Amino acid sequence: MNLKELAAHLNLSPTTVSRALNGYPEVNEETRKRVDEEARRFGYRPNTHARRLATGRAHAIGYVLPADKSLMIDPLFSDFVSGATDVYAAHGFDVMLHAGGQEDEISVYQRYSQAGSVDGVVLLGPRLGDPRIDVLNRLKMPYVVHGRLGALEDGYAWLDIDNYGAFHRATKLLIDLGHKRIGLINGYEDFNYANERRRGYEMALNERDLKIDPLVMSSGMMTEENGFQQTKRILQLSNRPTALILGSMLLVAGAMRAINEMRLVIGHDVSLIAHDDGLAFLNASSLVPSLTTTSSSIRLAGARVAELILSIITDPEAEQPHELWPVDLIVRGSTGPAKA
Amino acid sequence: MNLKELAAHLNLSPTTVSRALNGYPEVNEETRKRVDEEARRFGYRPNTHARRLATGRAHAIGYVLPADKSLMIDPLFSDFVSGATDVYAAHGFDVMLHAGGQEDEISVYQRYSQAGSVDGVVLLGPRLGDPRIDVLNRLKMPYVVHGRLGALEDGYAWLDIDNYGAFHRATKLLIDLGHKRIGLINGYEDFNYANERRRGYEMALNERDLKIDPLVMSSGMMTEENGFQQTKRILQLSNRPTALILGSMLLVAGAMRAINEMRLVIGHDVSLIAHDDGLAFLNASSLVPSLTTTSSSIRLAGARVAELILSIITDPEAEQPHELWPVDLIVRGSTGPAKA
DNA sequence: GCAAATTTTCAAAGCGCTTTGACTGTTTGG
DNA sequence: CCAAACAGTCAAAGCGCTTTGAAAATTTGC
Repeated sequence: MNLKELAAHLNLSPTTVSRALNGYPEVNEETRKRVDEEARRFGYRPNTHARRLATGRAHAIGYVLPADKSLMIDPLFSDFVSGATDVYAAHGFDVMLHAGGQEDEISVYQRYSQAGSVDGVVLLGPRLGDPRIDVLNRLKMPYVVHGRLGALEDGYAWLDIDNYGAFHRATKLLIDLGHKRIGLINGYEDFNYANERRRGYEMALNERDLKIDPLVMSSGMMTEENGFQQTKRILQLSNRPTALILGSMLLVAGAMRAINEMRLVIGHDVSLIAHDDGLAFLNASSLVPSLTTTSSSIRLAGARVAELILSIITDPEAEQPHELWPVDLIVRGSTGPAKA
Repeated sequence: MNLKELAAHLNLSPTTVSRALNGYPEVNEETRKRVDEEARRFGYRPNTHARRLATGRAHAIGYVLPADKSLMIDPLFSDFVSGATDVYAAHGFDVMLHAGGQEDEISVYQRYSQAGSVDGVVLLGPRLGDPRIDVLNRLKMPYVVHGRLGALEDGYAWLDIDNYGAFHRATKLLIDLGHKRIGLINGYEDFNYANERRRGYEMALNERDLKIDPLVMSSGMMTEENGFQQTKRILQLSNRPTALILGSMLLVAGAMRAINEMRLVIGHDVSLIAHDDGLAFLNASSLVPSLTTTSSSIRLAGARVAELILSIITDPEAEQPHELWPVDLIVRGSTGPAKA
């Protein structure tokens, strides 16, 4: 059933029916009620493409699947976007998903723009000096960045968590517990979030006159395997750290395996703090000992980013939103005083 | 730039330009070349919505994010769909993503259908007697199921891996190694794949006259925590199994933690086999000992399912594809002879 | 009671593309 | 050499909706 048929059935013109359905004021309240009712009865839905063609709005937001160099999909992605889908659904928006291999991502945006297939995009995993920004600006494509572009905070809309502050606090907590040598197992540091985390960690060390030692630091993939390898490497150093800070729960899984294998005791021989994005399949509080974490829900972030991009599209003149979310430091059982 | 402008610039009619671009035969080869060239030069892209309205084809496939009862997103989803996006991109198709909480999923399909926003859907995580099938049939919406609906194999298109055979072989391998008491830590068994796996496991036990003991079996969430809990529970039984079969790598992560905590040795005190979907962040071969697995790439499955749904849409009269993929059993270090 | 203002409805144009059917010019076959 | 076939191009209609500008119906004000 289409608009014309519905209109014919109601003995009204398509114009009136369209207006009634879309809530325009210039239609009799009684007529509107009649239209609404019959539309519901027939299960009428306006054809998406016709509406999009007529209005020029795509009612869709584009996402590009973030894959790193090795084509590993970011395991956070599905949670991030799942938070968003409800928001979009409530506003009648669709989510369009595309493959991206960085370079490629740029051409996706160009296609989006020329074909008018989306009203805006969400940019994930920004790097230092990310080239995608220029492209989006040039195309005048509305976007929201999840994260930030290095020190740059103006000129674009973003939502980020306070990665710097989180790792700064985590490091200070460990120092306060008497740890003098603290390892860092980080994500790829050309990702801005990982870079921020390292800076927070280094700043805390600096503030307490502890030296920064590249030997106890690493920057790499967020996999169980890498967590295992790096933990093992760092804990086998002659002058080994008494605490470790890790960038994700997956790294923790590997780290715990390494620590068990070395017959060390978490919270005693080695303290552990990790960042927890709130993924359901790997729960920090149920570990033994339970894990001290810097926590922030990736899902909530996804939902909020969705709201932001919608607001930008609705009102392009409004000020660009910048949201920096504080990160909770949740102290649990994996952190203890440094052994003498 | 739109078609009319491009046509004007070329001194041709929109008709001819459209035909040239879409590869219709009734256009002079020289003209076509000229059109192609100028189109490229101007970066012309046909407006998606106009094309969709004119052709009646959405050029999009719908996916609904699979969330289980507890709203946990299936961690396999992003890999599954990432395999597909390249296939779609190559055919000019888009992926539309929607939120689903089972019940809700049905109304998503109805909206898809009435609004014509997709040409087909991929149905994930089918359960025994899944109600979504009836809905899709009624709506005459083309679809491919990833998995199967219980014993039902006809009347719909599907691609599945041989879950039954995989766990049957895995169990037999363990039995051949002398294990007489083998535990099973499975996913939710109202998911068909988990149900099949249990059947394969039970059949192997039956064939060798070993008894099936519900005490050493479990059906639940595929989380690290649940893997830990169930492993601990099962290995603490007075008559404890000497081997464990697990439904996913995440369960393995928890299982290894439990086994370490109990100071047992994998491959010696307890043998382990798990199903590995090929997720990059949790690698079976790099574990210590390396893990014996039933392996099948979720990513390849995603890509193939994409090809199937496209073929169905292109030729609805063709026979419904049914593909049952064999599963590799890769013997590594986590399986050893049963202790006497 | 009638002109003016207001409310409600409608016809028609347009969004940018595809596709049908017709038209022109060129080959082909007997 | 002319009718028939073919190749190449185009004008116009149509996809299903929104929106503009105008018309019809109703209400208001004096």
